[in-house]
Amino acid sequence: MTKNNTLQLQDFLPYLLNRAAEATSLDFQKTYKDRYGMLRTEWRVLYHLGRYGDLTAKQICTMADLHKTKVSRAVLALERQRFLVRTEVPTDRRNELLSLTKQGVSAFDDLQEEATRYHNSLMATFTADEQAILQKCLRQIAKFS
Amino acid sequence: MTKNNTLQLQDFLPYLLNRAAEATSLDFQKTYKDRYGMLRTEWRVLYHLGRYGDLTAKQICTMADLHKTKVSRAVLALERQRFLVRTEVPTDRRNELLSLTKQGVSAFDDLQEEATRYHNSLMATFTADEQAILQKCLRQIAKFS
DNA sequence: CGTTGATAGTTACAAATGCAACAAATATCG
DNA sequence: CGATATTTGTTGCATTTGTAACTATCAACG
Repeated sequence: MTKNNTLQLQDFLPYLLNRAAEATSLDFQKTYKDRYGMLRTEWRVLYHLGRYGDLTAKQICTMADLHKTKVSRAVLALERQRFLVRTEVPTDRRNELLSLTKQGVSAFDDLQEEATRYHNSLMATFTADEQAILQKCLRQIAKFS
Repeated sequence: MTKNNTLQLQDFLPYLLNRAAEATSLDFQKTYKDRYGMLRTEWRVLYHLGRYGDLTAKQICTMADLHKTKVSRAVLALERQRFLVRTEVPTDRRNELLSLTKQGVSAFDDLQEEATRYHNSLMATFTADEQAILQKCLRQIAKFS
């Protein structure tokens, strides 16, 4: 029987997080999708290469916590669209070093600027205290740091 | 060129939210998946019926912000597993009223209890102030109320 | 009534994902 | 060296999702 003192779905943290994540993802997705035809994983891979320089697929997997098949397919897509190139690592030919092309860097710069703008616009609706607490809580839940 | 005062991905709100949402979803997913073989959408639909009583698919779409095809398929799956039944509404035969079976209610009770437990265990790591702010911020971002 | 339009729900097809098997290169250790 | 195990990355297949088209019922209005 349904009790009355039950958890409201709107308070249930996984649900709240999912809805909030979906809402922001859909907003920002428009930017990379419309401008560059990218999917979310592709944008994440592009981001890592733009932010941290040349990486192997494996490194991106670890840093972004993405499965290797997802990364593999994202890299293929980005390569086809000329956003990155691969170069063999002579000392270990299992790895391929991934580097952004000029076009990739330019897309990264553009998207990052947009991301910052969007992030700031979301954050602007909160006080400084709220911002700090929100970030702290989310990082903890996401098991960062 | 990559600037230095750039946004850290770990601070980027959509990314943080996604990672946090994924982490909690994966945790809780185990419960409804292992115990009842449910998918996330099925759990959401079950939840709405358990929490709010009999509803039509359309009502669930609106309340849960789910697309009608997702709901349609979740209802089919829940019906096959005998968690709910449909009854035609005589005054408008386009709608079908969905009601949980005894088995559905029992799954709901069980899962809700587990959800509450999980929610509380997550929240327990935060102070009361942090909890309140976290919820407030997430609701706002999720465009709730 | 009867035509047109809206609504509830399903289905079909394409795209995206997850998982397991696979190939190729390297590491280990007798 | 040579057999076995590990690591990197890709591919194939089944599942899940999104979009659009479809069916069936009802509403509106002449």
